[in-house]
Amino acid sequence: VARSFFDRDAATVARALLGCGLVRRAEDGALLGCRIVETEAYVGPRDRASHSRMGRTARNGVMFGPPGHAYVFQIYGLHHCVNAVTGPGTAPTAVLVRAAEPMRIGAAVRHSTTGPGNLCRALGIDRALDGVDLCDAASPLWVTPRAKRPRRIEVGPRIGVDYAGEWAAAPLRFWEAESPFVSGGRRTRRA
DNA sequence: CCGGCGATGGTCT
DNA sequence: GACCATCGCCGGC
Repeated sequence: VARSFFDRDAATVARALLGCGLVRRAEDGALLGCRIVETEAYVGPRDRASHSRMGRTARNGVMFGPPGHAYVFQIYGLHHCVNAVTGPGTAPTAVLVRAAEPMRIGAAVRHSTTGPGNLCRALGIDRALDGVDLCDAASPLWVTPRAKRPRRIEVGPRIGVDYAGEWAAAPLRFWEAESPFVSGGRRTRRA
């Protein structure tokens, strides 16, 4: 998608990303693709849940750069999370991609794509991809336009940010209502 | 079905 | 030295 897609506030982009494709080209050229079904917006330094709340550091540097790039970090020593840097301009905002449904683009996706850590494992995303341009189909990771529009979008509080006080309750998590790939806490079993 | 907890290491104070 | 935008196992009910 165009850079202007990402050059909007994080909550707007978080909604707009639902239904978009996330495509990974591995080093051997193989393609893996999925369709985004769950996101979270991190809306700037005043947002006590955002990594930009303590200003620019070595880790979060790309959040302070132009929109449309990937911000990838490692968490709990084991897992990675991918974000799309958003706007307006170089405002340190981003959207965490929390879940996706596999799409048959190239090779079959082999692992779970539910939850940010699982999604990164399934697509082979790690800190080596921090800063890559999501607007360029020549990148190792990029975003493609919606093929299928989400039928219904639901909104709720973000996950795993209980330390953030009132910001923990802010309605900044977005997901496709009917998707079985959404992470959102424990799921009641369904057919 | 549900809550608790350990793994595991980079990052920041 | 504490914290952490997670995950999946385990045990209790």
